[in-house]
Amino acid sequence: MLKYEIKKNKIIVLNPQEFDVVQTLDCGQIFRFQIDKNKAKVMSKDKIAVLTSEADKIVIETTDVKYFENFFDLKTDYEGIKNQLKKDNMLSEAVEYGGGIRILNNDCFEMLVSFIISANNNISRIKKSIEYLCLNFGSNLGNYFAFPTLKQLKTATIDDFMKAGLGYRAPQMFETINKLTEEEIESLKTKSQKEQMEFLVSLKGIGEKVANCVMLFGLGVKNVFPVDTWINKVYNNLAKTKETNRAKITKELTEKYGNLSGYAQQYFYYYFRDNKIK
DNA sequence: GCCCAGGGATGCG
DNA sequence: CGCATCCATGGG
Repeated sequence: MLKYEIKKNKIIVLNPQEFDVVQTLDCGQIFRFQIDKNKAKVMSKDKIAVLTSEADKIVIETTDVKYFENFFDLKTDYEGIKNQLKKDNMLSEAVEYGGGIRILNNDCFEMLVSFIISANNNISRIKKSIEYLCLNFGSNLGNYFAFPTLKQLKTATIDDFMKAGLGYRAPQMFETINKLTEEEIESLKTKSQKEQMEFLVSLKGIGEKVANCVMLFGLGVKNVFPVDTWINKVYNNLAKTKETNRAKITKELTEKYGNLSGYAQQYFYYYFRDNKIK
């Protein structure tokens, strides 16, 4: 369990072996952050935190400590989760490698927009597109720009999304943004997992994988196992198969890992992506 | 110049 | 249903 103190404008994490800032930011679950040596800036919605990693502690400076306490999932016992997952032979090495990852509790709407952009795309391009949207449609908060609200993104045209580099996803984004309401996003949070999935995949640009990412990173649902190209490769590598039906892989892995699926998926993804195993 | 990226929509049988 | 094909764009 993580030990930390909450002060007025900072959180001090006292046993950082359970929390590696670089691993957590660099494992593909968030696109708005900057890392400079041992300092990191992290943006979520209209908020920002500055993290300083030292040998024996991590200092999180922010004006909204409650938001980032939840955002960095500080109350969850990752040691227990990792001990469970290490029992799986295929996962033990990946858990060891990415042992400092924490699954972020990010903003649902930000995740929805971000993961529509992520489809068949690479992370550096995804980051640039999102940055463009923040700069051109988000609020200027002085040192940084907020992620645009739904209302702000409704002012964007298809051509604006093209300029953001969305390519063929631009019309999909336009349609989804202009169909969505604030009420629908808010009510998503209290829906059942099945209802969340049904609603998300009814939107243009969202299929099962993107929906699973929105649920995992934006709705706190851990019983999902997003299958992207890397997970697909890992699966075939370990199972010695050539399966291309991702829905089938998703079902199998979700049933296998149950309520720890989201964690297991992140350890798999981070380990095999970094080690470039085919 | 080529392959690929945290896939989804569409059409065809 | 399952499966194949197409899709903008730039990183590596």
